[in-house]
Amino acid sequence: MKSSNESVKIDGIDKEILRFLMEDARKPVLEIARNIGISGAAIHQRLRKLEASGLISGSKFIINPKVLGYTTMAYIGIYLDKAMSNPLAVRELSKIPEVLECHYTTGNWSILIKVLCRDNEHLMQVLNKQIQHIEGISRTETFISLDQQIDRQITI
Amino acid sequence: MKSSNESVKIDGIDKEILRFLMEDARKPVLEIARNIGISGAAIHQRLRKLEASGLISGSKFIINPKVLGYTTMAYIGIYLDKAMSNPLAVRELSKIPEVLECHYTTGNWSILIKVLCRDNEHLMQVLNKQIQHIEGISRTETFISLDQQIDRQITI
DNA sequence: ATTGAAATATGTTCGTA
DNA sequence: TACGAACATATTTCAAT
Repeated sequence: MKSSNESVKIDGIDKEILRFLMEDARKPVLEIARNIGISGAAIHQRLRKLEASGLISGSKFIINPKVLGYTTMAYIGIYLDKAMSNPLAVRELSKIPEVLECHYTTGNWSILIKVLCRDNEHLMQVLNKQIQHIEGISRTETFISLDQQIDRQITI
Repeated sequence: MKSSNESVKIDGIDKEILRFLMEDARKPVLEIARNIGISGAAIHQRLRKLEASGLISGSKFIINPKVLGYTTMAYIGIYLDKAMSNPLAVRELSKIPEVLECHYTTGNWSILIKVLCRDNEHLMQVLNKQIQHIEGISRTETFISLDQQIDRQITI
């Protein structure tokens, strides 16, 4: 994989291929080939190159958590005690399956996390019985996402 | 798709299938079949059912933005003027490709967005020349993600 | 719900341009 | 880099259980 200060060069055909697959990872290569007018073998070869460059980091099925009854998403800003080693807190947070993201951040908080819960009561349980119990976590600020309006990847 | 207060029932085999495909959307169904010991046709049928239930909302290739030189991720809390209609602000925000997520939130802000930029200077440009120019946006608070430690989907 | 088999479509490799 | 042909796999459908 390329280092972060050395951008990979991709041309228009690479972009077309990527745009198709970012929309639908299971779109057949041959279908893409017919769409953009080059052979399947050529696309295959380009994909191998793109994978080798590290630009493609994999593919995922996307699950709709609402269908499983998970309807409450929230961001939580976390203040850590000065004495607390951040990696330890992160390790504890990663054991909580409701925690989907965790960022070290500039600004007020040490850490910003995203959590996904079934409902507000479940969120309260996760906060009071799990997150607040982690050593070094003193105070938290919770922002419930009432509605997510935009959710996308980088524009290629 | 099921309504949000009526959870879909999935059994252990569904979970196994989903776990494989959430890891790698292009994993062949037949390979999964060999792994969990049922026929490909059975998995095919279960996947059709899961899609019909709305639990699977699609699949995506995951792009590593760092390889394209996008290394600065930030969350921005946005205060909107009372007079401002939120949907208008969201429509303007969605025109900015650097804005990857947008949530209506409880708490201090009206809106919380996630942006991805090449570097701090690019972030500053997006803030000062695009976001701050949107009508109704009075003040913003920026939290730069120094490092993302957790990034995952719901645990099935 | 699951199976195996048949038909169709796709993935993959390779020699050549 | 791209191509087409050849081969290996996978997807999809279906009758039967």
